[in-house]
Amino acid sequence: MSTASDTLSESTPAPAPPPSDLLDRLVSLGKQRGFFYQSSEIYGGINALYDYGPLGTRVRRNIRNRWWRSTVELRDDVEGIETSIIMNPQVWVASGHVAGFSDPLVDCTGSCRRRWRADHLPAERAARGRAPDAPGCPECGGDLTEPRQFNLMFRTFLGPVEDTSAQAYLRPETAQGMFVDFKSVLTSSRQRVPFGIAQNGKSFRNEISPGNSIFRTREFEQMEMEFFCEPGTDDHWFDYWRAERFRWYVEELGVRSSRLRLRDHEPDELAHYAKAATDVEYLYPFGWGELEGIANRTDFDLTAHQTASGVDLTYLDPVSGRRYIPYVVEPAAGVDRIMLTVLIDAYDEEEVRGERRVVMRMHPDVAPVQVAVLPLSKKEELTGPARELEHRLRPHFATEYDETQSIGRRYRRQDEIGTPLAVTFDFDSLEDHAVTIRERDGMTQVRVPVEGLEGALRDELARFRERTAARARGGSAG
RNA sequence: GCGGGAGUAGCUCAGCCGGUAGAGCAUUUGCUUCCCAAGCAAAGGGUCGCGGGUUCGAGUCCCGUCUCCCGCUCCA
Repeated sequence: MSTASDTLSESTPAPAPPPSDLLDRLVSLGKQRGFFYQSSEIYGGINALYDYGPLGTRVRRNIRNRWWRSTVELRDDVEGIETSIIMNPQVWVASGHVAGFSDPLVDCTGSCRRRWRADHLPAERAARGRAPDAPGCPECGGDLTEPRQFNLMFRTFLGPVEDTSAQAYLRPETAQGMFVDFKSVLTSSRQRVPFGIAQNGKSFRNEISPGNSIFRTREFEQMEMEFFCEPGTDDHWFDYWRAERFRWYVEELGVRSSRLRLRDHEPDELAHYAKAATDVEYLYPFGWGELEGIANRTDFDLTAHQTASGVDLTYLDPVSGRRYIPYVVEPAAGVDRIMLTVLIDAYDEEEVRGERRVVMRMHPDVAPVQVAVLPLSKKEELTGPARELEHRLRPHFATEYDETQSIGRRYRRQDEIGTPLAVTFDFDSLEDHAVTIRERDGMTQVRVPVEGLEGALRDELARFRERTAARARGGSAG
């Protein structure tokens, strides 16, 4: 087994969670600055669905890009694909979602008003429903409603005619696309087991109780990878991905390790398809929550699809000549949750000269803006060259130009959205052709010639990256 | 779905026993050779979540509804 969580839980005291009102502050900030807001707000909003604003969209793209880069582009053993959101409904029959992705629920109409899963109640209680002499609710003895099906898959219809033969589903996970396309990818990519197939995209679940802002929504975005390997090597790959995925959050997103843990599932909480599972969890203001699940799905899915479709999904190893259905190790992460985590983990407040400074200590590659270009004054002699400078940097960095209000205010505004570097063009710049680079965390400044600015910014960002990862490793950021 | 709390300016909130809507911050404009939320002056911004009712009059009282937060329940 990997050591990340074991080491942590043994050698460090219980980590301090973020302050409990942080989520509220982030929701305000998110709306004010354009990270995320409730969907369809002018119509009164809609439950558990969110839109991402200009800054939030940048952060999400950065998260996706970093995942794609490390999971697909930098590896020669993982292929990326994109499959359709609506698939042949038989996919969801074979995968077990049609039968198993729903719960029959009954409500107590007596004094306790609790809700129960009908299939968890003793048979005679549920069966008698509302009968007056039935034992009813296990808690208070009150009457129970008839069981109602809560199917967690969104249903829709393919084509304009809404009859049951046209019924289809919005995918509740992207994973099935990788299983169903396993054979096509195998033959078109010249990959050999062990190898992985990855994709990122939207999934939909009719959650019974969504909540905690963007943590649990009904439409969400997944980043999933199915790693196919020979049976018998699956434990090894499970441990490998378990450690690799933990590392990714710390090293590449800068999430402090002291608020991360790997939690292995107990045998009785394992999904029916899994032999082993571990959650990467983060300590949110509302408690530990799952960021990513790593599961050993065995050969469950490929076997199920082979049986249901009648298509041979076995793999013939060209070296050993062995034929088998590969086992699958799956790391499955949620983009929305990662963004929430990044924001929560980076959020910091400090006192500077008696004033409160809000600063997002984000990893420079995740931050929505990397370099802000600011003329010291709004005088045209400065704004002209500063604008020009910003346009020159724009192809190389995520830049933003801001000339409104005082320079101090603009620094603070950039701090609040996590911009690591600000370039300030002042009156001296007109003479000495040099500008100031101001850095977010310590508010220190260096003067550099405009000529070498691009390289200087690159160097600064590299140092930033190292600092962020070191801080995340050490635990106590801020 | 149940219980509790809450919806008033972009954000945070005040608004008493019903009398015609306010603060701080933010935003915009002007002036200031201006490096850490600086100063001065001015401006814009609200059908008080939505619908109905009571009343001479409703942000305020009543009913309905939608949304958010917390808890329960649930979570492939």
